Amino acid sequence: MIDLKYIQNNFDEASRKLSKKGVDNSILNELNTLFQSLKEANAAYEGAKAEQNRLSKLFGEYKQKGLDTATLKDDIDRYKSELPALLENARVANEKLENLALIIPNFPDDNVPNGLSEDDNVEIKKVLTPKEFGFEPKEHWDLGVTNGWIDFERGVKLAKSRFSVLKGQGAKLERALINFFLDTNAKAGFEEFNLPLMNNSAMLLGTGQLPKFEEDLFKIDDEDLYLIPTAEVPLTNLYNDEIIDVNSLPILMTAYTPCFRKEAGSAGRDTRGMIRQHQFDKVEMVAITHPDNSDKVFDMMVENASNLLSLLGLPHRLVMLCGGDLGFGAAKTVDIEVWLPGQNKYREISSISNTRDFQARRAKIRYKEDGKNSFVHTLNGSALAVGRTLIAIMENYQNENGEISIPEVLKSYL
RNA sequence: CGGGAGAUGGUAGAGCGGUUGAAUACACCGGUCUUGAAAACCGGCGAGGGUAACACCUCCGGGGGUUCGAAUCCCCCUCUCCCGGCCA
Repeated sequence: MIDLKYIQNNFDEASRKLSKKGVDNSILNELNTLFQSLKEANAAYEGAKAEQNRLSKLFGEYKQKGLDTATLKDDIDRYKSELPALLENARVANEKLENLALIIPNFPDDNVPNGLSEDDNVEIKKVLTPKEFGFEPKEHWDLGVTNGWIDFERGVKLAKSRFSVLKGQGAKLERALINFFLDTNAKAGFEEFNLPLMNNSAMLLGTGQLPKFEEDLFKIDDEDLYLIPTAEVPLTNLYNDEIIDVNSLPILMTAYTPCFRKEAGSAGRDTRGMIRQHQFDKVEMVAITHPDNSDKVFDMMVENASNLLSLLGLPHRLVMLCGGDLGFGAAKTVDIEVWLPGQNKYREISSISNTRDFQARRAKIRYKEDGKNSFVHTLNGSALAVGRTLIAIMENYQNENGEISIPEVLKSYL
């Protein structure tokens, strides 16, 4: 959630920032109006309530002294009769404000490049050079089937389209990658977690998936539970509605979880192969930091994710997302794209974001410093998407005879 | 899924109709003492809104009710713990 007071006092600046994300400033005007009427409605209710409270105390004293309370009671009743309507006004005003405030995206940082789509993203650097194949490199769906690693048809039979089955060496490699990622993240200071794969609506609201993106979540019937779309949700919300001692910051966490997404907005995209599935494995990093420290931690997280690919010998590049391509809660995002020789392009394999205090404000995650409570910064990033890493290994390590070599660092995990 | 108990501040734990946002202990922060630390002693210490700062409003799991007044009484829901059944 964005800071409503900030918008009030810095309207032009706020408007300029949000326009980078394609948000019209009429919505900010509306927000300001709603905020103003909430304040008025609250003042009206609280004033009447204060008077009633005062008279009720007086009533107690009268009774104690044996005084007549008849006229006093008339006064109290008069205030009391006004209260329900005033309270209802305040409630409605608050509800209207909240409904709007919760669907406004985070402010992008000032150094985020302008642009509308991924075409305007800015490459930061390339790491490792794609190797030259002396033959035409195959795509992972061919390699997966010929090597007996992936069974697409039976995945669809078990569930539906966008589900697949890993087997044999493919399944083992998936598991090896998970362990390799978790171990390497631990060395970088991230504590490992094992988490509920279903979270309730309050948590999804905290990290920003709800209320705006409900259509991309799998919901459990008759329960206030959703399958998590990323471990970012449970990891970040571990501290939902908590106040953290400043001395325990930063908190660095990592977890492997399957992730579940309806992919509602991606009809027709990546329908072939294992790039975009309803269920996929991911190892995630989440950091909770002091505001002064989040940029440093962000760089460390990007470095860590990039390092995983380097250790695997996978060529990749770092890309700074432009305003229009930035996610709902992100102030700044660096994507890491891995080279896929079969597709002859770089594809996203990690996305590292600093949400600043956007999620903290929603999830009420604060830290206490010198007796004062303030919002933390929360960051998240994949390290890495496991299935896509497997794809990258298949395509980058394929041999002319169609077999696939194993990266050196993984051999001890198999 | 059946039977019982409970849900209060960072934790433990009082309060059971009025001036109680809440005793007490521990934790925590500041000070005295000390070469330093510990101990001891003194002081502070829930959260959100509101204000220039006060005032003021809200919160004792969530929602509703009774009352001039509710953490305290009544109803519903949720969750936790213990006992039993079922089951990895």
